[in-house]
Amino acid sequence: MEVQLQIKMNDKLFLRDPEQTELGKKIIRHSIQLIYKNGFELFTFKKLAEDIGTTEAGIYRYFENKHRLLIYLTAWYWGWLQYHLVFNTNNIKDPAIKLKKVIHLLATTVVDDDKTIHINEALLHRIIITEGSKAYLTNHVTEDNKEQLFKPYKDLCAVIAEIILEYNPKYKYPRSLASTIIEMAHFQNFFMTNLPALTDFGKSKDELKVALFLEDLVFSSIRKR
Amino acid sequence: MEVQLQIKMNDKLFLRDPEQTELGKKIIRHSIQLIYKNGFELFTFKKLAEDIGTTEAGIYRYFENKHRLLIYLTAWYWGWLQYHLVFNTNNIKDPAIKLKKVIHLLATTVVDDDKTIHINEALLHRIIITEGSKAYLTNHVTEDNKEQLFKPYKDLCAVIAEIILEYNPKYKYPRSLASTIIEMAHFQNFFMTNLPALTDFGKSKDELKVALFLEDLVFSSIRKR
DNA sequence: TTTGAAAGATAGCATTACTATCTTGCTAAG
DNA sequence: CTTAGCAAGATAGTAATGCTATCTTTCAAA
Repeated sequence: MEVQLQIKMNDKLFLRDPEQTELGKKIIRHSIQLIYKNGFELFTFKKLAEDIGTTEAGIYRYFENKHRLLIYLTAWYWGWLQYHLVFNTNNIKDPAIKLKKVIHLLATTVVDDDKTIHINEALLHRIIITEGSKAYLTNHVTEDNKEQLFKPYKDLCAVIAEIILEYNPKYKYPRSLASTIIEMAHFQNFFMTNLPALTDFGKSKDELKVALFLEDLVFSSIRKR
Repeated sequence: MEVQLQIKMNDKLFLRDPEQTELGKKIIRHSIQLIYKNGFELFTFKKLAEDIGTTEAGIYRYFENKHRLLIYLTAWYWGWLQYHLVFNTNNIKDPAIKLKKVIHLLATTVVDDDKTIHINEALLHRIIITEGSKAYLTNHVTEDNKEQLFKPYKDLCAVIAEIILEYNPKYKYPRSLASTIIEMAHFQNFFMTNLPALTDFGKSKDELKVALFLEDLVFSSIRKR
């Protein structure tokens, strides 16, 4: 049986839903490749249009600007990750095991998911590591937030915070710890690859070590005393 | 007695040393104000030149481009912070007290330092919170790193890692924990202000709470078991 | 008195970030 | 079968951005 996975997206994220048309899906697929290759700063709608074989105006019919497209990609990623997280921790009773799953899911390489043919999750994961925080590190974050553009991120954070509270209902900082896990899963990975002096995994470049660091950090914080 | 503080900067960071001339110092002072006001994306050398009352070409004589200027500002900030850190923890024997000082220095509001008349440290601190990570989250991070542009950040991280090891020589992740403290001191502050659902300090918006969270996180991780 | 560096003045250019308009091609309702 | 309507291709244009170049003035040290 073939299963197709669709992440429900906030329609403020786009002008026209890219999931609904061929051109839309091409925009998503090729933007992931181009941002991965050149970085977000050098990525333009013009280059994207040339890459796809359409025109700049064509892209603008789907996304207001390249920053909105970045927010779309990150929102999609967090939605997709939460789906996997809930799927993978379903039926698990022990919150400790759940938390470990969460950490590994966040910290280790993503493999491309055949259920979404137009999105290469492995590439998208690398993009989120390098470009993800640029989605909200802006002066217009408050307005963007009012439009609920960061809801998938906040939802994911809330799910993780819930698991933390399951483990230790008295822990005082469940949400801050959850956002710390998410951010550090990515930053430590980026540092390990690009600025190894900021980590303890420089030589091995082993993602599992990032996960072990986070496990140590999290479980020593939330253990009942 | 009047003391003037000069942070020694890597000369790859600029084309002409901004500390050496009036125009240079104006560039630094006004760029901090403009980036603070508009955010880094909307900040341009043209606007900066108008603000100062000089020309675009004038700015380009000091900095290759706006990204280099951002790296300069972050490098300056980390250098300045390390100076304060070493100054404040000097003569303190107990590594636990030292670490607490470090966390508070990183997490709480900076007050403008009269020893550097052309730099408003309080504003610069806000800039580093919002824009700081954009200095290295690029596709050319490796080349920039080869030019040692991030040395002040790495040095600061090393100093903190040393204190962690003083406290517990057996702790396995001193550098990753140090970079986690630095990043989270800023991110939790940004989240608290702009995306409060990602933290546990939403209502109070109290920087001290970020520091307490980090203390809890750090000391439960590194305590000897 | 000269000479050299800093900086002001002006111009120019390729690219970026959009917006507008017009046409074509497809599809689905009447 | 015909036509209305929308997606998308084609083309053009514009203000701003991110530079580079050149020429002139100012000012201070040799």
